[in-house]
Amino acid sequence: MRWSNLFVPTLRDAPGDAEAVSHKLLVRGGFIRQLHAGHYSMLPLGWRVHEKVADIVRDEMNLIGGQEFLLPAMHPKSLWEASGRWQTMGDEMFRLEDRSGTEVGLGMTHEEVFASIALELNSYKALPQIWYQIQWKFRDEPRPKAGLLRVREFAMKDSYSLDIDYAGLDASFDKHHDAYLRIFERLDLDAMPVEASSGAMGGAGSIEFMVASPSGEDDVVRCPNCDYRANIERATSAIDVVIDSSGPDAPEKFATPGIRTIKALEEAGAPASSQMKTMVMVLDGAITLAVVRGDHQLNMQKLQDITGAIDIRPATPDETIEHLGASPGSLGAVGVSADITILADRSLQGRSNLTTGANEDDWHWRGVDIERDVKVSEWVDLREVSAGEHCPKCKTPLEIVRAIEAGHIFKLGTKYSEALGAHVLDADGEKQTIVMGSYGIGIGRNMAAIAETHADEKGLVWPVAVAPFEVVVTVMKIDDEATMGAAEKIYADLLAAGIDALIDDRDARAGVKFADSELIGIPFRVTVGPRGITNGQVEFTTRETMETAEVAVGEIVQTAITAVTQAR
RNA sequence: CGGGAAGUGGCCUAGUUCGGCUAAGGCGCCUGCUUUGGGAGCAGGAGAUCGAGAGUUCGAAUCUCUCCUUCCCGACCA
Repeated sequence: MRWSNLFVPTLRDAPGDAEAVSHKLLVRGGFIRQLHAGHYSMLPLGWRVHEKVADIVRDEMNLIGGQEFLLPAMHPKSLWEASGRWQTMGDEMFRLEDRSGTEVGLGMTHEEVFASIALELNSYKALPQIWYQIQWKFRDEPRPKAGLLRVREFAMKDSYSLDIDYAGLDASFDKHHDAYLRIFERLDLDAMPVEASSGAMGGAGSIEFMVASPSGEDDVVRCPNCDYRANIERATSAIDVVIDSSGPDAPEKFATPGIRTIKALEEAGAPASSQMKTMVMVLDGAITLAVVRGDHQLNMQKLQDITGAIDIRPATPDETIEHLGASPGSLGAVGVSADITILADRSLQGRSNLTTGANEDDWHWRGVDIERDVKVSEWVDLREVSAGEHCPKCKTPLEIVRAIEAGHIFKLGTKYSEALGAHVLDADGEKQTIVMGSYGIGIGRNMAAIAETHADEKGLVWPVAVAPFEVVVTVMKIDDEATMGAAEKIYADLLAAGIDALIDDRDARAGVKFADSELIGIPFRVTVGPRGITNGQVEFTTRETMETAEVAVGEIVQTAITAVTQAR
């Protein structure tokens, strides 16, 4: 490709509203342009990177026996009604009507469609299968952000495993796990597999692949000593046992005028770790109390996962007063109506002599023995891990890092195959519901994650495997015949050797060419100028280190080929 | 959806507080000359319904109202 013919609108300044490194650099480098919130145009450079990422994913999927499909992006309402997700997906699904008034939805993922195709499988002999596609997904995200990191329209590789039983699912899941690790290695992403919540997908278990980055949207709990890693939505920790001093035989009500916070109550003499914090939640319309220790934080996702609730929100002040009789700040779970479910965090199990709100403004209880005085419906893990708490495996203090979700794999089970009636006959002639897994990687998001983690003050530093071009031949003086002739020959030889080369034949100043090539992050640069050519020399610069070596014209092609092939 | 910020040539900004000449500057773009190994210099030039609509006023980028859009935090989210 000749730069003089290539559309690369580089910018000296990033748009004012860009914050994330990848967003700024992908826009400045002429890779992407925003059309509107959450929708980006891929410019030629961006599309090259995107497709190189996609090809790596495709390659690894094929290596585990995946078969590539391409399914429609627009789906009939009936299909999503069959799985129940027409209802449960809520506002996140784009929905529209065709001219005849038939309702359709834009696919957010393709479990239903693949399951419907799986109806044509009849025998266990056909299993297992791994089916995948790289297709555009549409999600009406409430808040698109950070350039390509969170968008409403994006290409995703989604694959689905079809097995006769759960042992088969485990094997397919492990294949994907390994394939994903290889993909991230080839993308030069340091992705941590972590235990994750399965959210709206349902299913028996899931693993997220997380890339640490300040632009990420998830928190990952990580042990610096052992291999423990978990999404904060799933993470647990070991905490010090609190020994309670003996309390009274029955709770005592005491006046706490004006005290509305844990902190204020602590100043009044009740340590936060000896308080019960009562959160009034509404789960699918039902009032539920979530009780955690005063110094702990409730994790809503844990609550949702445990209860399986679809709609979950804090109660409004009016609802709180209606059901508990007091305002937030004086709430407690002692003596509440028996029809209210009380979920308590396990860290409170066995605790006594606790302080909590009395459901009467300005009054609290002390001396509460939780097992004696509170009708706990279920002991569960509700609390959010904090940094510095101890690793559940090795007791080392934990750290929490922001991370980008680069991939997510699920053991789905039979939710979709059951709903759509996808089953096969086993060796005994018995009907078996197909056991499914689903596995996703967002292509554009991975591209952004790479940009996020491969940049310096000059711009992007793409890994060779996904760089828009592998080598740029920078011509210092295009009207110097010897220089241009030598550059053209090097360029042609590189192309002939299968190197993805670009020749910067623009009539521009050296500084502009250098700055542009560094901004767009081409891994290697061959600089050809009259100064060196008269001595038979060119320069070879490695973007990552910015080290430059003088190389004889006769050797430069081999030098570049070696560098590229080693890094691929 | 709650909170905050912002919309001025392709990009970055000034101007808005306290209304007043033809809306200013930098980058980029076009032409010419010079320059030619790190985003050049000089000269000339094109390019803006100041997010949209309504209103107040002799006069609106500036004040008022409504709407739209975008960004950030939270909620939400495979």
